[in-house]
Amino acid sequence: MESGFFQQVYEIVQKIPVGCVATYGQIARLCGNPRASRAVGYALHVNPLPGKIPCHRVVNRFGGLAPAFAFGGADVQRNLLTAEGVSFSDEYTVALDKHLWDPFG
DNA sequence: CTCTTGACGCACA
DNA sequence: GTGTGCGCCAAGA
Repeated sequence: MESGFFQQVYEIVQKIPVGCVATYGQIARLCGNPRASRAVGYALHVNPLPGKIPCHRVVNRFGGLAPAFAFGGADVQRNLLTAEGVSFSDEYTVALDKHLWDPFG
């Protein structure tokens, strides 16, 4: 564990199960900094491990996809989530009510 | 070295 | 109910 805030974010994001999505605030909270949602977004922005960090499962508190998805674009992100069985409330808004990740189990 | 920005979220006026 | 600012962490100019 590299005792780094970013590293914490990466590990948590990797724990998001398939067919589920998590919000930046949720991850920031799990990291120990409920207000570090910005840092969470930046951590995924740099996305050093696109093969291990499913950034496409991370959305803002509204469920809206990121405007600058690291893998390719919000359009790709929406495609990946749909392929995993995730439903969308809008063109670029995930149905959090149905797929919001539950860190408590 | 210092200031600002950046895939966000919430509190306060 | 709406509008604005602040807080967190890190990197870029």
